[in-house]
Amino acid sequence: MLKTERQAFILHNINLHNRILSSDLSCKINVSEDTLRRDLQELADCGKIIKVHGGALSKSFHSSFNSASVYGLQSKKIIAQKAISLIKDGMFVLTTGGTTILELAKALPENLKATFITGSLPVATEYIHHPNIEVILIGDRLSKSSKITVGGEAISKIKQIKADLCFIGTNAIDPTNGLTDNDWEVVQIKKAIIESSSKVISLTISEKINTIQPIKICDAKNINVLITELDESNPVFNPFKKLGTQIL
Amino acid sequence: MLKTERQAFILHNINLHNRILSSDLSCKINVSEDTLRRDLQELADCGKIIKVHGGALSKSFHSSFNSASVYGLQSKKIIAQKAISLIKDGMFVLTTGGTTILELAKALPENLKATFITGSLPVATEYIHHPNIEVILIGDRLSKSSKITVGGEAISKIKQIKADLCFIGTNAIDPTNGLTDNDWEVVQIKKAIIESSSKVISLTISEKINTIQPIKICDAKNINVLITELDESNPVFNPFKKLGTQIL
DNA sequence: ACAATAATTGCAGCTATTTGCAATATTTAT
DNA sequence: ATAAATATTGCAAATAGCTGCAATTATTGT
Repeated sequence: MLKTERQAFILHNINLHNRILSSDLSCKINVSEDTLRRDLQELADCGKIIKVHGGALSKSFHSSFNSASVYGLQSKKIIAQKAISLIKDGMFVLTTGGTTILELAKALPENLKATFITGSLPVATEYIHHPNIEVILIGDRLSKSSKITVGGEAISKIKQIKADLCFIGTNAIDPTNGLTDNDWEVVQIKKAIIESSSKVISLTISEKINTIQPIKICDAKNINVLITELDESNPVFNPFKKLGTQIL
Repeated sequence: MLKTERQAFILHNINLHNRILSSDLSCKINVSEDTLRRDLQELADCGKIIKVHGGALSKSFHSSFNSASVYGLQSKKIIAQKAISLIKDGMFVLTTGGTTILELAKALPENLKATFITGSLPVATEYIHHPNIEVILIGDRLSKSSKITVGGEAISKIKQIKADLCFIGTNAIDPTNGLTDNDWEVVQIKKAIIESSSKVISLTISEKINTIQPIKICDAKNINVLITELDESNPVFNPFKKLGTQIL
């Protein structure tokens, strides 16, 4: 086998499986591991693959994890656009915190006239920049990890509100376990927000679907609309559709 | 599984749920906790995550934003240092908003353990970065111009507090007209803050001394301490000293 | 075609990295 | 204070990578 065709074969294999182990390769092709390592080195020097200890990875693999500062930013922008379609002028909207909600805040159209209520510091900071949006901040103790206000005061204020919509930034969602999270205080706030809203909308990137966290927020059937970056027809949504949740 | 793949998986998981426990990880991937700790350490060394005892946190939640050019920044830093000398461990401190207060927030020493209460979004955002400071956010309608919460709810919450100190970011101060400002709603908040504090400290760059704005907050004699970037012996302070105000 | 040259390949010995384990220290929670 | 959980450190086994060298194979000029 010629050097060039061998390298083409290697490249093909790496792109197919996103990765290769030096040891696996030497089984498939009948050359010494030294040669393979030299091949991988050359391919890496050309920038066609990423060489790592023990094998090599395809370029797409690495770029997908290295890129944005906020994970899944592109997905979150798609989600934000879908969510915006649900907001009408004059509505009262309750929102939690989190990067997905932050993207929603950034994407709000200039001409939208609505009242947004939140306890999230970064999200409120974003709302400020929108000229026609009225912002109500929920006060109480500030949780440093989640950057939202938490505590009894915050919950009692939320319960005084009856909002048209609420957008819940989701940490984990599963058809049988419902919405779950890992911060007790944040869960209390999310529960209050859900109770105070006529319509509950969960925003999440698809990877968080069918994942579970320790603390329960609500059942899946309490979620009126589930928004992800995927198409509505994706089979992953079937269990949710059975529970009456609308998919966007 | 290759080391690189494993680290990508870990990074992915942290970014997905904003945090991870070393013990949880070792269940998901079949390697020893030692290896995982070393992975987390490496990722932390690259600055991709934040390593903490027991696991790691996503970096996206801790990125601080860089401050734009603020007028009179150097003066405000001097003022902040003077103001810090008044804060003792365990104190309850009420603060308004404004760039001077923001500098104070940035300059707070790491080891200070105190409770800060504010309705200012940028200031609260800054407090979040300090590990030992408890932050209470005053909720209500957000004023877009001043970026603080204003309104009856906010005022009634402030009046429930009895703070040891309050720091007032000052817009205009004059011995005969006292503290004055130009935003009616902000004035109401400042009044409430002053009433709820045992000691009133006014922070201002010297340019604002002997200037007047349309709406009155309080008399000069109600100000216990006046802090500027100037030396205490400066003659401009003489009228204030006569009223019993301490100069720093 | 054929010799000279250059490139490729495998091997052996060596070094470097990775990983798990155990002993010890530190941190956290009670 | 004390116990449990988590970190750190040093160490050894296993694996991977590197270097020089010799044998083999391809390429080139005439």
